[in-house]
Parts: sequence; C-alpha cells; structure tokens
Amino acid sequence: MDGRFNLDNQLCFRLYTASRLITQTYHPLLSVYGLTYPQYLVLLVLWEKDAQPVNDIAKRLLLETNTVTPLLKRMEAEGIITRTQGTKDARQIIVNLTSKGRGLQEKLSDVPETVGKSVLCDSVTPSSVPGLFGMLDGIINQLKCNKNEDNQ
Amino acid sequence: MDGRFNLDNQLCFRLYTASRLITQTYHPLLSVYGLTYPQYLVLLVLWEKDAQPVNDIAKRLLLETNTVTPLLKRMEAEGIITRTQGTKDARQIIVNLTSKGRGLQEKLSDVPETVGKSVLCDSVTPSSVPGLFGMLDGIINQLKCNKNEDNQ
DNA sequence: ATAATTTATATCGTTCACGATGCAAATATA
DNA sequence: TATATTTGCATCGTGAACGATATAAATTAT
Repeated sequence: MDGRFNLDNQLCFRLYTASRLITQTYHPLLSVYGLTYPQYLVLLVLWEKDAQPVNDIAKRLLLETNTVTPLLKRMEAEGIITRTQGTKDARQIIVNLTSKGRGLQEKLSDVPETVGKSVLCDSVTPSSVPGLFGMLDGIINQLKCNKNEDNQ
Repeated sequence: MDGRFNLDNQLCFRLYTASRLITQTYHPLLSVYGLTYPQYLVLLVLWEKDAQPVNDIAKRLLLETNTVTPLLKRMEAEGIITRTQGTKDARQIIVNLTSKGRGLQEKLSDVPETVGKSVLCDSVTPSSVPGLFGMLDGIINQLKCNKNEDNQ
C-alpha cells in the first residue's frame, strides 16, 4: 500500500491538531475570565470595530450565523456584549460591547504575546512566520473560493 | 492601539480557519459513506494497523479517550469496527475493523488526492508543502511538550 | 497479602461547528 | 400594488472536543 492514507502525509491532520493544541494553550488564559476561544475571537472583532451586525461578525470569522448566534447569546448572558435590533434594518441584530467587554481588552493584553511565544521553536521563528502566514492564507483563500463556486 | 489584537496577525485564527475549511472540503467526500472527518482519521489509524486498544488510537490522534470513546461507539453502531474487551488486560478495549471498515479503504482511495489538489495554489505548491509540514510539526511538537510539562 | 496508586476506559455537562430548516423583514419583479 | 425572491437571524439535531469525574482492573508499595 502506498503512503496515500498515512496520517503523517496529511496536511489536514496537521492543521486540525495544531489548531486544537493552540486552542488548548489559550484555554487557561481565557477561562480565568470565563471566555472560550471562539468568544475571544468575537471580542477581537468587536475591539477592532464596535456595533456590528451578527452577519458582519460571522463573515469576519468565516463562520455561519447558526454558530455565532448562540455564542453571542452566551456572551450577552455574561454581560460582555448587548444585542439590539437594528433601526435601519429591523432584521439585523447589532452587537455592542459593554464596559465589561471593553475592559477585558486590558486584562487580556498579555495573551497574544504569551501564546505567540509558546509556539516558537526551531522550525517556527519570527522570521519564518510570514512565510507560514502566507501559506495558510493561500489555503484559506483557495478553500473559500472552492466553497463559493459550489454555491452557484 | 497596536496590532496585537488584530485578527489578521493571529496564527491561531489562521490554523483554526484553515482546519475548519479543509474539514468542510472532506465533508461531501466522506458523508457519502456516512463518515465524519474524525471517523476518517480513526480509519486511517486502523488501516495502518488493525486491532489497537482505544488508548493507542487516541494517542496517535493526540486526542483524549473521552473524545474517542463515543466516536468509536458510533462507528461500531455503523458496523465499521468492533470493540472487544482485551484478553491480556481486561481494562483494554481492542478496536478491530470489520470487512465493511476494510472495504471503505478502496472506496475512499481518491479522497487524499482530491483534497490535496483542492488546497494547491500560488503560495502552496508541491515544493512548498514540506516546509509547511515542518513548521506545523514544529508547532505541534512544541505545544505537545508545553502540555506535558504542565502535567508534572 | 493488603492497601495505595496507577492505568484504561467510560460518563457527564458545556460549548462549539454545521447541515437543514423556519420565519419575518426587505427588496425585486410582475 | 400584489407577488416572488432574497436576506438576516434563529431554531433544531447531531457529532465532535474537552474538563471533570467515576469505576474497575492492574501494578506497586507496605
């Protein structure tokens, strides 16, 4: 049997594993404040630009609304964000940070650096990261396009 | 505000997104046979070496048994594998492929190539893949070590 | 040999992901 | 203007992930 099915030849398994392990690295840093990693991603989006409709947040994270909606409801229950019906378009739900949600930014200010350092090793150095980013962006873009083609 | 919190500067978000999108690429290819991507990973492990205890499968996939056990039970219910108590060690559950499980290998023989082709693009070429593999392996190894250090 | 510890697996609860579907508001078309 | 279509969000069901905990078998220590 050729190596087609060998786990060690699979890109996807590496991405899947690396993603899970790095999320586990975030866990202790975020759970102190009752946050999960996807919730942290929502905060990143809102810290960048507050008062966004659900759809814009979902698109930025490349997730569907059926993933984001319950996630936002949990964050609302935690008092991190508010969800209010849009005025211009009554279908939209506008998501706003509360002062608690804004305050988390300072409390989590060390997180990016801490996590960043934890992945550095011989084969991943500050100088090799741009190349890695480029390849991952290439994959993401490619798969995004494949997906859009299917929906036509 | 500096770019610390910018989503576009985050390695983890790229890994998380790339992993999700590539899993979505597998979906139509696997769902035809009632398989999910993690179940496909279990098959890869068993095709490589049949008759393994739960723990060996979990370790190979870097997953915990509380993830793998229910997954294996679903696969057993589908008639893809069997789960039998070990004879040497009565605590172990030995997982074996059924003929249906073995037969899936041939049916899925085109999957690796199909998925592999779907991610190729300007920044990810056959010649750049080894470098990408190396960096992902570095990250995985590093995070695996960090994790083991914590458990001591 | 008995007690303490470790190991292998399972159970439980919570939170994603995501396909499928529903519904009401907005927009386009007839 | 009435009807059809699209859009934005929500609900539902299923299958991971994973922390915490449980249980029984095996191993180690006393």
